[in-house]
Amino acid sequence: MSDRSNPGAGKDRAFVNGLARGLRVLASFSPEHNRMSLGDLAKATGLPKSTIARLVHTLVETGYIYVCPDSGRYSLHPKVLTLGYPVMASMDKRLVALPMMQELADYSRGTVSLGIRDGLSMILIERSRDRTVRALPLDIGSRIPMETTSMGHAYFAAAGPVEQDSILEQFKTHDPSRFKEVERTLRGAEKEYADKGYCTAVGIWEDDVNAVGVAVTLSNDVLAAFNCGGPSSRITEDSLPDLGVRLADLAQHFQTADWVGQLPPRPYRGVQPT
Amino acid sequence: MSDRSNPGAGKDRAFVNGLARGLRVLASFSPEHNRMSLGDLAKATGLPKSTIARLVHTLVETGYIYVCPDSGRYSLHPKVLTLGYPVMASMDKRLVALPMMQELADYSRGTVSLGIRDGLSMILIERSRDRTVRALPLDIGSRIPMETTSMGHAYFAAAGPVEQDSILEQFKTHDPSRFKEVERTLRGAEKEYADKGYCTAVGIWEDDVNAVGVAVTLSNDVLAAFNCGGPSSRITEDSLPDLGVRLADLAQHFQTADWVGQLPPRPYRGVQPT
DNA sequence: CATAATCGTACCGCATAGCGGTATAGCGTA
DNA sequence: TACGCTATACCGCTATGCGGTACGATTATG
Repeated sequence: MSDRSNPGAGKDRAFVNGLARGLRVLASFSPEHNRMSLGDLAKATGLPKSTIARLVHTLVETGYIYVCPDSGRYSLHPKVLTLGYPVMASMDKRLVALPMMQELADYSRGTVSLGIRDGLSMILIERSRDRTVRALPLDIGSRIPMETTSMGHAYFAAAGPVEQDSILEQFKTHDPSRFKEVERTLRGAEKEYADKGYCTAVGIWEDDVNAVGVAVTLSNDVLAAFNCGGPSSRITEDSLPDLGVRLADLAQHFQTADWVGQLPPRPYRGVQPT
Repeated sequence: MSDRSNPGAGKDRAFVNGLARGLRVLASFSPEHNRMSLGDLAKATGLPKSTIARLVHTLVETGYIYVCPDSGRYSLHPKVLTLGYPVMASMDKRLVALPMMQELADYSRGTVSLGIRDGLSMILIERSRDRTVRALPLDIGSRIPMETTSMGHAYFAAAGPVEQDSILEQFKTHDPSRFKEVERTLRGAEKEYADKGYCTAVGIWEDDVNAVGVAVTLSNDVLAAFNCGGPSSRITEDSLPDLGVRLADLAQHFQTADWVGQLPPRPYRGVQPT
């Protein structure tokens, strides 16, 4: 039968099914399902139980999954974090933005984040939160939708026409029913960005959340976007213009910051897995 | 032949070679080798070129690797960050430590980090740096050795006897020649920790780096350790006792901080990969 | 300008590695 | 006791991943 259980073509001689499926197992963990049994994983991935058993066995052997001592269930091992490390390091310029982000977070009493695009969503790669608030910011690695967030809007607005077209194309194929509305929204965001230099999002992602967004370019020519926002009780709609220009300011300072663009003198003293 | 090219047994019916090899490809990227050709990857992993081509093809299809538009080489896609997100989220209590970490980083004019163990090294899961310094802290997901860092020492000291034995056992099999020395070092660290409540490391990891370390327990009964350190020009040896007690204080405050232990009211609004 | 060393892609026969059905054994619960 | 849930074991089949080797296109080297 050779179903790759993947959207797309049928048979691809060069497609290693076991690898793709194993990655699907890893990706099927989520914050609310971080401890799963083989059955859970089978359900989550749609793969037969025996296949799951084999894949999980392999992932345990390689150390990316471990068995919880108490519950006996399977969980992601922190080792998976090391896979992402080179990505973080390749975008190390974002670290020079951290102090500025923290400053703005304190000033606005909200959260300031930085994210890049993956598909139709934004992935957070850095965040600072106000010191007084107890609420947790979305963590590094989490996804937020592009079409309903100020960060996503700013990103889209700053993207080149070819990327914009590609994004819209993806939206069209992904959710045709909402496409018209999404396109209108994003084009509107583009205009707003051109006019004011930032995008605002008032309760469109979640009812009581207001935010502004501004795009920047990371060192290696990757486009990214900041946002600054929080619950409407702290980030009022009236304050958005002020925060918008401040965030745009931050972005420009970050953009023009002199940056050697290389790792610190101390080289990466990486250690072998074990 | 069926060599898994992995340490360990020969044939394991339930071991999916393709998956393990694909993960090895992902893991072979590093900060200084973040753009690799098929040949580079073949060299790095020791796998034949055609095998690499297949694995990379699969990883590109699944979106974990992309081809750099300019160089045409392969690079990790930020999407790999999302694999680690559930891990971060499961240790969300560390976020309440962030303000305290920042405060101590500012006070000490150094860097404060939090890490957990993987094998014989520590993986950083959070860091704060002093706002004035230009040097970059080690980033989230990076590894530092256990036997030569204050963080590792504190972790070892706070680990239970069974875990300690397991660690030492691993050291013995991994590098027998250094085992005696390492054991002595770690046992000494244990004693120091019992005496003072923190571990110090004066230029043992790198010549001009001083640091102190203290262990804590994260929400889900995972052991972790803070460190606070920096170049000797900023973190003098004389200041270590002061920083040690302050870090121990931080750890205790963090430890006893009331923590609902649940995600914020806003649930994880995860988005599908595409 | 030619040589050499890459690069990535393609082909292809082979054997086996991975597949997925089903069956079993161990817990804890209803 | 019977059930639901674990994970594990077994096993025949063939599709599947394997790794040679070869090719055309680039880029670097002499």
